[in-house]
Amino acid sequence: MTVTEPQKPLRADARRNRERIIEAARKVFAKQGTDAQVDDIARAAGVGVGTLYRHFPDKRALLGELLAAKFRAFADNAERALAEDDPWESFAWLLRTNAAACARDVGLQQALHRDPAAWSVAIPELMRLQDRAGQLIRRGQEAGVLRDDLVVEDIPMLMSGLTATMTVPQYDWHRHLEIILDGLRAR
Amino acid sequence: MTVTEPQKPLRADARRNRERIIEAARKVFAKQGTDAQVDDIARAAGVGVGTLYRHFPDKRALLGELLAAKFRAFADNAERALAEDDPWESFAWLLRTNAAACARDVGLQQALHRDPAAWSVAIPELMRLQDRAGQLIRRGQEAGVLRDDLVVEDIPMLMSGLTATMTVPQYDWHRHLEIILDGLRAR
Amino acid sequence: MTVTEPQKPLRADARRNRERIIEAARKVFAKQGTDAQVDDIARAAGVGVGTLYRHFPDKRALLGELLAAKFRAFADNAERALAEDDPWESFAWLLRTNAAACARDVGLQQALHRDPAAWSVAIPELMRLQDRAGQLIRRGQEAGVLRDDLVVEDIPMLMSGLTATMTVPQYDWHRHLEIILDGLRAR
Amino acid sequence: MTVTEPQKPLRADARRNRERIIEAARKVFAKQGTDAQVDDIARAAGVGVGTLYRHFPDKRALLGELLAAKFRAFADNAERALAEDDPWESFAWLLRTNAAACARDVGLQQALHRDPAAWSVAIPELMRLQDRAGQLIRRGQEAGVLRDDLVVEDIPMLMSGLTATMTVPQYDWHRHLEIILDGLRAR
DNA sequence: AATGAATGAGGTTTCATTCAT
DNA sequence: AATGAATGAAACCTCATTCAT
Repeated sequence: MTVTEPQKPLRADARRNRERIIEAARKVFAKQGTDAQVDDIARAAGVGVGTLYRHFPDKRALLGELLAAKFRAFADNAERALAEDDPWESFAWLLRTNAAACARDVGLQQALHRDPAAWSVAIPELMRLQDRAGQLIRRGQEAGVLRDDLVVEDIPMLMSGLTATMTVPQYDWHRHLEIILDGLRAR
Repeated sequence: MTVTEPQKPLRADARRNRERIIEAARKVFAKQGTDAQVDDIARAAGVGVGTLYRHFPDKRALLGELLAAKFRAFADNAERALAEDDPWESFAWLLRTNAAACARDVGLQQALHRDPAAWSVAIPELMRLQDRAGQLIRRGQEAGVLRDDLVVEDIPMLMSGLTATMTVPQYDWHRHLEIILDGLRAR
Repeated sequence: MTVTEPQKPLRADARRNRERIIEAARKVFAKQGTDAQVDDIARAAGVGVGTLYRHFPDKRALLGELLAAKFRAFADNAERALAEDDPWESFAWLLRTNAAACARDVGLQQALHRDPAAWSVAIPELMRLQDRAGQLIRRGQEAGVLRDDLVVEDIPMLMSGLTATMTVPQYDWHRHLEIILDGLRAR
Repeated sequence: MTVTEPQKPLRADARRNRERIIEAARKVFAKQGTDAQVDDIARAAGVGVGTLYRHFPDKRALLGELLAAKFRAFADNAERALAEDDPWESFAWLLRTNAAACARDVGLQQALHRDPAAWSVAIPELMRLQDRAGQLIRRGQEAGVLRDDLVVEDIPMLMSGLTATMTVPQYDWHRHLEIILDGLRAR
């Protein structure tokens, strides 16, 4: 359970507003980066700013919620990867899939670099992701397809680095990812 | 010669102020990112804001000067690398050296992602860097030590990605770099 | 309906604030001229600067609103004058009445000379005024009480000139106006 | 003797600098109005700001010097008018001539309205002008060509008003002046 | 005497957050 | 619970004036 998760189930309309705000935030942050204005998000969601602030104590918390959702999806993907048999392909699939997800809302990704405090809300999901990724790595290393010195902390770094360049126009980030994957393979 | 390079040699005191402003900007941007305030930089440099604005037409121009200086150094390093004989070691040395330089003022690096317009001032140096790096890559590929599909555009992406994670505490970015280097080696 | 006229009726408190801002602006501009500061106007209105900027996109727009209101009143007066019978008296009454209105907020008048761009908002009202004034002039000429070569463009010039001297202390601008009126009479 | 008039005769080069500054100020104020920057004037004069400030204690003083020069010329014209015989024509000639002079540097004229304090430097010349104009008026009234109630204070007001409209594009201020002259004639 | 670099108060505008309706 | 008007602390930049060279 995250910090912003409400204790009681929300009224139906409140719940719907919450969803609309999150969706609007995703779009607006994706397009304008973290500098996007709260008013713009509220307008995109079709609610007043006051309503937004009723659901999220401040801008950062909203950002945190988005991050949490993202890591939730990443962790889900990692569990799906674990269910696959091929140690290398499952690992590579996870990185490719999560990278593609990042590419869909790059603006959000920038927030990670700018405002590390926003991470805090996403910690539980992040830990689940780390755990599953750790299992994938160990499996790959035991199968001799992943380099021995790879540690789980490397993954978010490599992925952060990758997404950081996704905003650069006319560069195909898939190239970047494949180089990284080659770097991760056992020699 | 870059755009902001002054036509006439500056008076001794003006030249010194200019240096102090640049140095202060480096420090302040490094600590606070691009959002750092002009007033803070001026104070750190021990000059009035007006003096800062006499030397640089606006905030972005100051940022641009810093970038230009950085790329000037990078390009110089690339030329030094070309003077070495070993095709792989010279290439790896360049990446390691420039990465270490980035680590020294990470905040500035963030500016690259945030305000692409600031790049414009650094374009001449950037082109020199690209040219020298291209030569290094070709030499490495002909010697069979660098992967064949590597193109010069990959380098800034990989380096940007690397520096993007340098701000993360308790992570040793050298690990990230070595994985990338392994990914760049010919199989 | 002018450009700055809001589409939806404002909330009661917002409407009142808007009025207070306009009133304060009139006073402050009158006292200090166009150089008056936005902060001062906001303070005089008893609102924060932000509120002022919510109602008017920038300083010039506020000025424009004041001009529009002024010309609206002038045009209204012109219509009242047309409803009178005496060709000369109605004409003279319009000039005297509008001049007296100008005397009440002279500072605003200075703005006309300084920032011609502010006029743009007032154009619709200005056109209405010109039209009615034109009718008055024609009527006066046909009755043989107004000089034949008078054209409608002369009026704003004469009036601008008149108001320009209203700020001079210890000079009674009525003298100036009566000389002008004598100059406009048919010989 | 005016305030800014130097006690000792200046060195030749200093005298020349002073002239160049005044000339440059006239041009720059004429083009940009009173908001013109001191730096611009200094640059136009081909001297440093410091030099400008050596000759004039502040911006207003420079403006004052320009005004004084203008009124000096006006007063000279008034004396020339007194030397003529025709009471009406000499009077009208003075107004037309001074108006034409104003039209040549309208920007300066705006200063009159904006910064009345600048007048102070010009007071001696202004008094001479008033005196000569007063004689012209009396002569005209005795000859029965000027309206009886005209007083000398009316003249600067009418002229100020006239020049205030000279900046309006596409309006021929001669119309304005002729209306005024007709208003001044005895009936 | 001349220069022009330095100064910094002050001006306009933005935007996260609060609060009356 | 929802709205959006109000707030005001900054942020950037300008320019009259001073002062070291």
